[in-house]
Amino acid sequence: MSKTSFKTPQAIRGTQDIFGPEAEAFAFVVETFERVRKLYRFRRVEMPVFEKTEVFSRAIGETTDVVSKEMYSFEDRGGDSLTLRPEFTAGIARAFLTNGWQQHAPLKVATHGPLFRYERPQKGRYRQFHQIDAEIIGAAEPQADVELLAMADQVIRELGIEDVTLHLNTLGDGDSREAWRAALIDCFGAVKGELSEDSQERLEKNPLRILDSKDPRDRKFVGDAPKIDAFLSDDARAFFDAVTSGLDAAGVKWTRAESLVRGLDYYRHTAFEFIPDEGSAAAGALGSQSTILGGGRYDGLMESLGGAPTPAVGWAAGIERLAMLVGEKGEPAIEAIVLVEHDDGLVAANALLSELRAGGVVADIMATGSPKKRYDKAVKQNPKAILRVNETGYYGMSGEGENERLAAVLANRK
RNA sequence: GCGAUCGUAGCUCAGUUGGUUAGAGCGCCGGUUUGUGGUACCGGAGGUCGGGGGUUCGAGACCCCUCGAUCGCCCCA
Repeated sequence: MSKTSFKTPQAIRGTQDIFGPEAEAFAFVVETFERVRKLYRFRRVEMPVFEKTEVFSRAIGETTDVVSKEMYSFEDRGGDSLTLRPEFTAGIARAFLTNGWQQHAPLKVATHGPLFRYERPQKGRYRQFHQIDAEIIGAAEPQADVELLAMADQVIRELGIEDVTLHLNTLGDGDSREAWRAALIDCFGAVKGELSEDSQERLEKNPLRILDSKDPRDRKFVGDAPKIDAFLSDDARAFFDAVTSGLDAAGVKWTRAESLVRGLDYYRHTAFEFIPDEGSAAAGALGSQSTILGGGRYDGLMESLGGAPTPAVGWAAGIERLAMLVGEKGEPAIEAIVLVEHDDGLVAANALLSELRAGGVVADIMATGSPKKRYDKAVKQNPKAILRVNETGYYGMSGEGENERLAAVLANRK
């Protein structure tokens, strides 16, 4: 490789090149999700990575941070404003409306892939990040919430992640939520001067957010703030009760989190996050980006996209964050290495290698470098068997790793 | 967008209050030894010390800017 006069371009900030054990952990998360979603009969969908900007600005809300300062938006060559998806839900809702997926309602769908948000990267937070996502669209019953949460719980358990708890709250229906919001503005507005600067701003933009502020100046008022329960309509309360009793019946452990709210405008009723328990290994591994799965009911979303009122619930989970918690996932063990001890045996070695792989044996070949050191290099990969090939062809095996597939291939050699 | 820490070989890191040709381990390549074997030893390649300015007789070390990483805030998965 000769030196060139220009510098190699760097990767984009906040993107990752995932390799080795981390890539295996990532794949493990996706594979587990795929397996579980089939058990629950969620159908696979593939969505575009970009949409018209208004899909997100209308669905998520113009005033949210996601829309106002975190989207990757650009004008395409035709002059349309497009945006790299910052989340899945808005695009899936758009697809539901534009493809006539109403005919499939209630529709259970699942997907996964990259999302983009212009944020400051830190632990568990990237500009291109990846989520697994599940949605139930066109189902108004609390049973849908229960099923969705049971699936989330099973995904996390099958990933082997422990000490994570479902934090559950209700935001009530539209009227409940508005009344609560007004009461919170009254409550916090009275002590505005004593709140943190951030919360003084939140008071106007998103007063619910003050409830989960970490600032001690805010925390002392949060305990006495009005609770959503006081504003719930009878229907909303009955809905939440049905969700919680359904979770109990499904064996999903949960805890009530009265100050849990959602940042995006479209949420109603059920809101939830799976969060590592304080002091647990998982909490330590994640740092401050502690939510590993979050979601809720978004009955108002379809209307914001110009569709008929359509109830829906969904969640998404960050694959990177989950992958940090699943532990080391080694790459698959190598079963056989074909060791070419003499270069004249290369053809025979390649024939053997093909037969091994066709026979389902995880195999590789060692044929380069100093002939005397090939064996050392092969041994370092810790294969179960080393198949020795010299100029006369295959002549013997070292190691104890013979298994049925390997034996069958050797027995059937041409 | 705000704050803090950091940026030396492919990787993990040394580098003393600024002072001759910038080092180690691992990895890589080659050799000797061994010879059904992950041994030991020897040698080699590989760095304009993230980039750009500045201070100085002299900067990897000090100052400024910039890019990036990490950890918080914010936000969120």
